[in-house]
Amino acid sequence: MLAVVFQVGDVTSRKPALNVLLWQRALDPERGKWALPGGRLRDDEDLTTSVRRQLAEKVDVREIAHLEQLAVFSEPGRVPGVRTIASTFLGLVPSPATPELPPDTRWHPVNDLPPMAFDHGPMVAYAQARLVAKLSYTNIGFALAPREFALSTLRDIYGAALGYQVDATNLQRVLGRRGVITPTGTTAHPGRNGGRPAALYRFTDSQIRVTDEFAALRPPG
Amino acid sequence: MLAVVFQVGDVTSRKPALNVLLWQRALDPERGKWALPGGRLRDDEDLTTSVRRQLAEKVDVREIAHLEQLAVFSEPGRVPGVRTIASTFLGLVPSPATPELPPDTRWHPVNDLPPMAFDHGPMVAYAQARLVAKLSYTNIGFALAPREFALSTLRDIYGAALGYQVDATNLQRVLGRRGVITPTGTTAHPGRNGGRPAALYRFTDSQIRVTDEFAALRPPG
DNA sequence: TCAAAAGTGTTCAGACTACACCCATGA
DNA sequence: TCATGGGTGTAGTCTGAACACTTTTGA
Repeated sequence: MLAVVFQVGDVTSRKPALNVLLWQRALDPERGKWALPGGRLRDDEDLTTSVRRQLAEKVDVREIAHLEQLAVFSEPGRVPGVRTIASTFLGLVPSPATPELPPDTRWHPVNDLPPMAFDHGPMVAYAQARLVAKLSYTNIGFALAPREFALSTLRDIYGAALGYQVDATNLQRVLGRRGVITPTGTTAHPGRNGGRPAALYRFTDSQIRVTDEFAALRPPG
Repeated sequence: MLAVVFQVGDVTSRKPALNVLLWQRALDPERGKWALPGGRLRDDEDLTTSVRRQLAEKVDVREIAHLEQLAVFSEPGRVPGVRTIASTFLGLVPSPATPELPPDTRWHPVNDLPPMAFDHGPMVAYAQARLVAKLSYTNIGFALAPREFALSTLRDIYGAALGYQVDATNLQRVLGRRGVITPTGTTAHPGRNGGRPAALYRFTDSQIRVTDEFAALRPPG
């Protein structure tokens, strides 16, 4: 099992980035290269339990707001030595939680990845593609955002995860209409430059939910 | 590995049904119940190759127009005896190809499944949900339809796979606008009841392709 | 009073559904 | 010429992108 764990970093600054959790290999093969966290499955646990257990060594498990299966990588020669099959997972950690990391482990921006071990590079790319797609038709943003947030913050989070800037106006309307976000009624304090105080929102659910199931060919009625 | 292989049966009649390929277990455990085709992975093949090899015993491999990974089922107690992990696949066979089947193997309508072995029932349900979703945002219909077809036939195929009737008019326009289907220029002969001859179409590609990537939050421009 | 940030209003285009209407064929 | 099945026209709704404009704050 291998997990691609994402978090949006630097939410308060103006240039947030989508980061992925990697650890640096101390031993051959691929010494010095960066790898996804993971490990072997035990006989008494299922895959999801196993991934959560493996990640507990890297990040606080309670901070993983969403975890789902991605693809299985099974090419016979994908790693040297005994034949190994990798079942990959997508994990999401909300901002701004910054759990303590072991010394060999770091967050890396997905737009500037270090040399990656084995076939872990394509796995990160696959995971991001899946995240991008799900941002547009599910409420999966709940797993990246703080509990309460201003719309401009959410705009930056979506922008980092999608890889392009989105309009806060339309984000509010799309997510509002679908019932994905709810206003809390409270407002944030403006920064030192002034500006109108921002209304705060939260995600309505903290479980993934498909909000826009059919692009076309939806059932009649 | 286990494969959920679908085909739409009775395309020429007026009530086509979505069928799944099952074989009946002759031995305990679960003797007499119906199971998905599959088998064990060899050390020198990847999962896709393995699934194709396993299915060759059941259906002609050339008839599998599409094959993709689904989920991994890994609960420790999902089958009795030694712990087994099932990686499931979705396979699609075009109509009206009707390959010869071994005596223990049959097509069963998904709406009227026999008693299923182990956890294979939920696997079929999961596969159909994925198929339904992909019909609306990809060109995956190519793997269920004949090479050339009238729109009313395609309407029945989509209806069987989706579980509800669709409008042939709008199907034509949606798939036409997206470039999924192309008119061949030829027409079919009317049946004995008369009626205007139907124009024939074919799918433009025979490889899966996402046609409607973003439900919302698409990139600017 | 001005700049900055947030929020609202408005317009526009595209996609999809539903349904009425027209066309071509066999008996 | 009529029943049958196929195809086209069209209206109407909904969604979302873009962008101008207004509101609320700190300095």
